[in-house]
Amino acid sequence: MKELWKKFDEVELTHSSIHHLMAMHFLYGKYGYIRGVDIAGYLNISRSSVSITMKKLITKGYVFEDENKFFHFSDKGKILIDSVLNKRKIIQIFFNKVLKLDENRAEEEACKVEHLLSKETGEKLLTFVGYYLSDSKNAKNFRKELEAFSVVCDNTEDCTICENKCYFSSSE
Amino acid sequence: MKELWKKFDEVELTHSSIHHLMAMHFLYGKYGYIRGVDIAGYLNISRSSVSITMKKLITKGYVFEDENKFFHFSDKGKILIDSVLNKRKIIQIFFNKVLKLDENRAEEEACKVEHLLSKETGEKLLTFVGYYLSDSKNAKNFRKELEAFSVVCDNTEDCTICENKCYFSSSE
DNA sequence: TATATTTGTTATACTATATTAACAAATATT
DNA sequence: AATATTTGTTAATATAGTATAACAAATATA
Repeated sequence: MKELWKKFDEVELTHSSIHHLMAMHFLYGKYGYIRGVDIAGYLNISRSSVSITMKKLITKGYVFEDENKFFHFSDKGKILIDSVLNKRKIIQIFFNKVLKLDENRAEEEACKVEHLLSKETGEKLLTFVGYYLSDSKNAKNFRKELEAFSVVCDNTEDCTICENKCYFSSSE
Repeated sequence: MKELWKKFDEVELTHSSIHHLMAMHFLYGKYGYIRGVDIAGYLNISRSSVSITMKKLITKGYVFEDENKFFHFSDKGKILIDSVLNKRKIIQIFFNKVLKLDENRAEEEACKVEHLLSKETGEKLLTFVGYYLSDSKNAKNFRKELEAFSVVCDNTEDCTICENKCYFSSSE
C-alpha cells in the first residue's frame, strides 16, 4: 500500500503538459499549423506559461519547433497523443454509454482521468465496451435489465460492496 | 472543451492531501490515535511536509489537533474520507472484477483516480457493478460471453469505437 | 516607411509539494 | 537528575505550474 499513492506523480507528463499536446492536436486539425499564441488561447492560459511548458515538451522530445517557431509533433509525440486521445475516447464512451453520465459530465470525467490510466486499462475497457454495446443477445438483455436495476442499500451486514459507511449515505 | 481541462486542478483537496487523510484513517484503525510522525512514516515523506500539509487540512476544517498534537478528523473530514474510501473501493472492484486487472493494478489505478471522480460517477459505477456481479441470469450470461469476447481491430472504416488511430496500434 | 499590433521570451512572483538542516520541546533511558 | 532520542516546527531550497509586466522581434497597417 505504502508508496502506491505516489504513482500519481510518476506519470511521465503532467495533466498540464498533456493538454498542451491536446491543444496542438486540435489546432493542427483546425489550422494545419500550431503557434504558441493559439495554444495559449485554446487553453486560456498566458503565452509565457505556454512558452515555458513547450520548452519542456521540446526537451523531452515530444515536440519540435521550426524556423518560424511553429510547433510540430515528433514521432514520439504523435504516438503519445494518439494513445491519450484513444484512452480518453474509450473512457468517455464508457461513462456516457455504459454509466449513462450525460455527455458533458462524461467528457469532464474522462478529461480528469485519461492521462492517468494505463494502456492495459484502456484496452480492457475497450474490449468491455465493445462487447457491452454489441448486438449480442446477452448484451442486449443485460443492458435492458441494468436499466431497471438499482442498488438499494439498507446498511445491513450482507452488502457485498460497501465495507465502510454505505456509499449512498456519504455526501461527496 | 476549452476550460474543461482545468477541472483537474479544481478539486477541493489535492491528491497529496487526500492521502494524508487516508493515512490518518489507516493509522487510526491501527493505533487508535494519529501522530504526524506516523503519517510521515506511512506516506514515506518528511515530517516537515506532513506538518505543513496538516496545517492546511486544519485550516480547511477537515482535521483538528488536540493538546498533545495528535490529529483527529472533524465531521467534515469524516464525511470526506468515507466518500473517498467508498469511491476507491467501487473503482477498484470495477477494475478488478469487471475489467479483470490484477489486484495490484486495480488498486494502483483506483488510487490514481479515486479523488478525481464525482460522487455521481461513483454511484453509477456502484449500481453497474452491483448488477454486473449479481446472480441475475442475464448478468451471468453476459459475464460468460464477455470472457470469450475480444475486439479484433482491422483498422477499417466500420469501427464504431476508434476514431483516431486504432487503440491497439498505439503503444502507451 | 513609420507606426501599431501581435507574438514570443524573460524576469519576477505566488502556490503547492517535497526536501534537508537546524532547533525546540517532549519523552524515554541510564 | 542528566543525557539521549523522538517528535514537531521553521528556514532555506528545489521543482512544476501558473500569473503579470516588460521587452524584443516579427508582422501588419496607415
